[in-house]
Amino acid sequence: MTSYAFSFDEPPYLAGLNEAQRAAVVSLDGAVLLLAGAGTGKTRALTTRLAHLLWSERARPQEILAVTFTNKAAREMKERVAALLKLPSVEGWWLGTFHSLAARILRQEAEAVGLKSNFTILDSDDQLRLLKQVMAAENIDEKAWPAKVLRAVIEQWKNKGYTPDLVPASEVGDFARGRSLHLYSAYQERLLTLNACDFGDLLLHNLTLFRMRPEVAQRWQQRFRYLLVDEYQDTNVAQYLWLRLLAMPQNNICCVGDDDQSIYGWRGAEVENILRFEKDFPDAKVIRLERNYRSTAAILGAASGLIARNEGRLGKTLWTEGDPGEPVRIQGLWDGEAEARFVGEEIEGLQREGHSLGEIAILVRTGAQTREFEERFVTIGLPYRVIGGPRFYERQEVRDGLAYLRLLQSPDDDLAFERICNKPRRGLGEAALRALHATARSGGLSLFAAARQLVGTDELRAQTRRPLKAFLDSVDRWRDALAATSHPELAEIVLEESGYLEMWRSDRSIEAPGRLENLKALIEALAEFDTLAGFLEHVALVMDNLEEVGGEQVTLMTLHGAKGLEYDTVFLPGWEEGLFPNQRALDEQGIRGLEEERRLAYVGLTRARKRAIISFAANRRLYGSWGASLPSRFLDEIPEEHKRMDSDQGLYGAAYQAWGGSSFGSFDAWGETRRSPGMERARARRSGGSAGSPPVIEGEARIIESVPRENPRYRVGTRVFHQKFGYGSVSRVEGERLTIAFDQTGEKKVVASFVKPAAEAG
DNA sequence: CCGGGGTCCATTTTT
DNA sequence: TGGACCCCGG
Repeated sequence: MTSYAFSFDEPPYLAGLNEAQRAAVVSLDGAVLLLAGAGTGKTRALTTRLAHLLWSERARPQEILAVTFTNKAAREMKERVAALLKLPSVEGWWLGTFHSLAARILRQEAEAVGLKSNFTILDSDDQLRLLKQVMAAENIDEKAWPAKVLRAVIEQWKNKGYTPDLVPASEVGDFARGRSLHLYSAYQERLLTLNACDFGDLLLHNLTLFRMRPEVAQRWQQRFRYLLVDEYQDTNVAQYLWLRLLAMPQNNICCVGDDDQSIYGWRGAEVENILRFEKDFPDAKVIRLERNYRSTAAILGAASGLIARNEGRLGKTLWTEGDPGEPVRIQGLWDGEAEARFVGEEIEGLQREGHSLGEIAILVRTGAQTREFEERFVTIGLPYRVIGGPRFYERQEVRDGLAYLRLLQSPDDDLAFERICNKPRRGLGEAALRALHATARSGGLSLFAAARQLVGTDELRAQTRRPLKAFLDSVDRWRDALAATSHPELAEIVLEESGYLEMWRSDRSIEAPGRLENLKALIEALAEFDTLAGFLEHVALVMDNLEEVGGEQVTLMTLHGAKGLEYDTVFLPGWEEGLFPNQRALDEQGIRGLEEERRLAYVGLTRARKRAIISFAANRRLYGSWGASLPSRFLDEIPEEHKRMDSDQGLYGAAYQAWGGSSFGSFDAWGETRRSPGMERARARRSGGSAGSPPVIEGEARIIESVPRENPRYRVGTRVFHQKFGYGSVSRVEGERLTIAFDQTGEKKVVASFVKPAAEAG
């Protein structure tokens, strides 16, 4: 402790930090790379560092730029900094995601890149629609060259910091016979005309701005005296360039990251950014946080042994003084269904021992894997939630609602106009839209302006003109009301008077009630902002999914989604060659892909505090057809002393031996011999049979026998509603276990607590 | 304007 | 296997 600046009069907030963490907090000058392994108190070090900058009076809040990747991370950092500093909030500080910070800068400098300060931020859906228009204008067959592919191409370019004039010839593929670059230019022009940006542009325009206008760059460089960057291993080239430009010339930049947790290479992240740090910043100080406060020694040992197989790491050795813990369990099963059953039973066992379901997570490689677990959990009545799926603002109804609001804010927002001019149906079909486009193009007008012009002529037939006029009048009326009405109130009026809410109210589909809920949430969210413009910015950049009501539920999600989270118990199913490591990653990226998969495995394991249970299935149905699968090579790479293997019998017969079990040496002995006493007990409990017998296909019959045959609430024929499956009627009752014929999805077994009588569903 | 039926496809995801 | 998407018929 004597080696640091505060040895004599140490600020109280350094108490409780270990030596490396202190170094991370107090090394303020120049570039610092903080290599923070999983669970090493990274966030604490980071937030304390930020506080230290202020308390030591090295910087004022407005002089610090703190960057994260996700809104969630930004929110968490804001909360922790505020708590540490005992401030009610840190609103207005330069603490946010790359995109929100870049947008904030861009709003102030918009003119320099040909935008107006109130530019619209398009999401990927708008982007796609715009690209389709651009392609149509260039007569490119969307069948042969899907707009989505072009979107991906452009996104990659933007990730690398290429404006159209900077794309190297070598990077132009054969999309649309080499016309992709031209399309990119045309798209960018179109965006400027619309006064709009896509996500990539936020960074890209910043780069252009700083390159073309050194004096502007200098102003921002002087402003931000200290930079803090989280998850540095995830930065792409554009983000890297942006940071470097802003950090110059003092390079007071602290980047926090973990090369072993770089799992987003496929989306443009460059691990090289972190590997190269010391070359980029020659005087950089590298600090390693290696003491882990999260996991047991066994879990750390397993994860460390695994990740040690990767080449080209900066290298860290995680250690803990905590509990040695139990070895990581590895369970082999017959097929995916058996695996889901196994996990379900293990969870029920944990539950009986008093563990909270909120402390259990199942982390899968691909989203599709959740399905088997969901079906099983629905059957046994285990509460669960799936993290993932479309974000709040990506939902159709939310985007429609937003389009109405955008149209009020900026009448010339053609994408918004197009989206909702016929939603609900007003008789403004394709033909009407085509006429509008023609007029708009010839007159250089927005669609809204073109529409206004057209309703004054007899070019459109009355049948079209009438509803169009009514629509325009409504929009005008709402816009006039903007000044006098609070915006949440106005939003409600708009959605009501437009008939949009009614459209969903009269929709009988399963999703309709949820959509109305989302619209309600949208309006509520609106109330939290002073202005409509402020709200629209928030939605485009910041709005997350509504968090499902937490509590007593098991969490199901992808390994990617789990980064940054931790649970007492983590299940890691599907560790099979082809699935994990994923075949496609291997095919497309070779060793690079394999290493990223391995890092993903590392991330998965290190999410666990107390226990990690890996499983694999010998048979798995993929795309409808059955296939035999082999245990993942990663299983073999976990050191012997940190794993304990168990397997249902007969998973691999002669075929497997013949294939050459030797390359997975440790699996030779799989089967009967490696079972621990604990596993025998677990097995006996599960199968209800003798320890040595093959697994019985579930004691379903037993369970059914043990419960009453009637249910006071449900009888055969009762109409019920289920959150996931919608409406259906009960076809069989066995106490709490109902068989229900769902209108949409057919018969399923469901526990009664998962449904309610249709009459109560509204 | 809807839905039925055929076709094609099939990691990972943020902003 | 199942979903997303498109086309066509009523």
